[in-house]
Amino acid sequence: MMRAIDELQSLREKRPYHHGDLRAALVAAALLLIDQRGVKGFTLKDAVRIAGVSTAAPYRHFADKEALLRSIQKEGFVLFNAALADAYEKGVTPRAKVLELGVAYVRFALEHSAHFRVMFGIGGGEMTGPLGTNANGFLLLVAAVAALHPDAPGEVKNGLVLACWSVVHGFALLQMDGAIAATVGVHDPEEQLRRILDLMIATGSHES
Amino acid sequence: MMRAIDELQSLREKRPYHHGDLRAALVAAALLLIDQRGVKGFTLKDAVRIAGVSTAAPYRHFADKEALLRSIQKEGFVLFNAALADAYEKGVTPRAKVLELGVAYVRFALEHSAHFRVMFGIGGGEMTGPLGTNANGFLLLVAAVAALHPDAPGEVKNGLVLACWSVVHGFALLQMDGAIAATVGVHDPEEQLRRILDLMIATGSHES
DNA sequence: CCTACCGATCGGTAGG
DNA sequence: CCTACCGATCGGTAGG
Repeated sequence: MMRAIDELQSLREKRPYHHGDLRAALVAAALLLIDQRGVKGFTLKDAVRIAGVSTAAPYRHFADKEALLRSIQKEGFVLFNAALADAYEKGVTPRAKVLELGVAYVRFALEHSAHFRVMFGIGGGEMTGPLGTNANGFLLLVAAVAALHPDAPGEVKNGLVLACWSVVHGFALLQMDGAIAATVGVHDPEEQLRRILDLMIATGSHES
Repeated sequence: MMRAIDELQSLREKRPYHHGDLRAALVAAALLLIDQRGVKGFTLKDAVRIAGVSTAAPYRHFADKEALLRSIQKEGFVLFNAALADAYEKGVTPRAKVLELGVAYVRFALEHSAHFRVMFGIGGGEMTGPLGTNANGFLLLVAAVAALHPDAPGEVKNGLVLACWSVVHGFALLQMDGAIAATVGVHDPEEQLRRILDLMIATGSHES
């Protein structure tokens, strides 16, 4: 009797997980599963199976399944905003800034597709205030476009922001779904994207 | 004993469904549910609940759940291709054709979002050969772009097709998710889209 | 097209 | 962090 209790006590005082960090392991497992089966296809039971723990284990680190997803969403926005901030600084001219932002957007979507899916509620998600306070990256695009066309009216600038956002978003999703490869033969996606964005920026305001 | 059997017989010979067509009712219910909860969130049990029939009823019309979804996908492509064909004819000049195709694309996605989700596997779907033989509408865009720039090299034309496709796809999805309304204030989405597409077409080939 | 079920799976909890 | 479960739900089937 004493021995069993002592064993539990000592286990509790050791590392919280035999791999070092169950929380991180569960997040990693979730990202893997979401990548394979989408947000709605992701299951807590599958995650614990991968992590090699019991079904009750996740509740030590997350209130419930949604809490895990919210954690991933939050983490995603941190990574996303950081990537866009880097891109913004990388571009010297306003034009280059817009270009780099677009490339970074697509690259993030493809490299962190699970995060991206959770962030944008794609995969049957919910979009829990996705672009409310987390839209720092979005503001960078607004700034870059404003610097590109300082004299253009707000409407035109808004239009160009929306245009850029739409292309990169659509481009990323079509590529994630494999739709592009299945129809148009693309050799170098990033080069292709750069050309498209360049084409958009080139004209600037053309109407009034 | 006899009476019960006779009743079953007569029921079998009457209409297959008290509303007239269970198959259509199930499809309608499915579309409603997919609109609300996404493709993966859609449940056969919910559909029969809405249609007011038993859980076994759907299997008179569909082999299984996936068959229902495939049916919706197929129906969606028929509607989609018809809408794009109309748009293509509506536009007089090549430029107008591209414009109308884009507008029709987005309008379809917003008005038939459930069909659209199933077609493109959005919502955690699978993308069961979505653009293989069903891509008639896509070919119209290729034709319109080719007519716009008859002398441009294939690469450039490919790029413009991809650019147009990306914008309309991204624009539609951002709007479906409510992302646009949440950030950029858009008064008239369709007018906005027309401007964006016009901007893309305007430049044509700018490189080499 | 219905009743009555199955087998499987899921999120979550009790108690240790 | 585990064992042992619950309650609920799902896709699907037998038999009529």
